[in-house]
Amino acid sequence: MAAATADDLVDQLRHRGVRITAPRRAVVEALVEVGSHVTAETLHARVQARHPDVSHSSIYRTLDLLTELGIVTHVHLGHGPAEFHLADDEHSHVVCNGCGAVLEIDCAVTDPFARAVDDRFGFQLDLRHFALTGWCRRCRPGGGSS
Amino acid sequence: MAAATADDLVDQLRHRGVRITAPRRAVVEALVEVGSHVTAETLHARVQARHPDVSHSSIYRTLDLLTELGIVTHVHLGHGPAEFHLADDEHSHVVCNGCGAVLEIDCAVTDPFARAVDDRFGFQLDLRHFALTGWCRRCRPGGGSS
DNA sequence: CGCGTGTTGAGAACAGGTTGCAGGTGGCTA
DNA sequence: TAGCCACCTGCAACCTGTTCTCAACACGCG
Repeated sequence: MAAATADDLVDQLRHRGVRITAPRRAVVEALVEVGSHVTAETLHARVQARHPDVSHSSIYRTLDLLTELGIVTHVHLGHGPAEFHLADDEHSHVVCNGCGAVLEIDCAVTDPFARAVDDRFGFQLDLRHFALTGWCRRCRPGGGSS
Repeated sequence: MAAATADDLVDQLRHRGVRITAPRRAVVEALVEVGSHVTAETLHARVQARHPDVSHSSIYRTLDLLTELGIVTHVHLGHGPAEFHLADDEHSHVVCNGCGAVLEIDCAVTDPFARAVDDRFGFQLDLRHFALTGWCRRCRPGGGSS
């Protein structure tokens, strides 16, 4: 687990030939601060709190850049907007259709399934990019029967 | 496998107290015709081929109604728009991030995984509403290593 | 410090989807 | 068969999330 600081990441960017600008630094800092997934909008708000001039297109462009470099990934949690997070955190997400609760599940749980699909269909699942959906204990219909 | 005809479905609607109108009938007919999943836009095009006056809001409203009645469900295949299909066809979808190919996989394959998640987290997965994504044999990166 | 190129901000464009409204129509009733 | 009214429709405006355009700006090499 890397748990890189914002400075580490900015250094890494610089060494890879990426020009360091205020918006980019701000986005990286905000991502490190939140630690888990955020929407572009939330990230924008956080960045603007300190850098009011940063536009939302810069947020998207920077996230795009960081994604290309493998530093950031995004996940789609159900119907809402995409959520971005640092790429050093490898797990799948499960979202409750009822209350919206998000459960993070480890690859250990999903791996056997992914392997089964690979064996049977030659298809390599990526269960991290799209959340799985369903019903949590409290919201599930019926309560277990049905 | 029901394989209901459009007339069957329209009758079913009428008996459930739903007013039968030209747009509604047209949507049901188009859904039965295509047999598999379609986007709202494609459905709109098909319906308009015979009923040029039907607006896209009627398509969405009718799909919404049919969804509420359990006759139609929709599935999100990756980043694109939602795809609708008759609800009598219960399987999960797997979409290739590379070529967009869609694989339909049977519940038999997904059930053990769903059960594992339920046992461990008390979370009842619904793997039919959102497609799983990944890489098909041809598009997978590397080819099996990595 | 000066310059060139990559980056930025502002806002418009875009895509998918939803909603409000005024007028039209299905199907019950007589 | 005609009349009525609640429900349904078409239209167009709206909304959200994301991408694009373009002139102005600023990073960082020399």
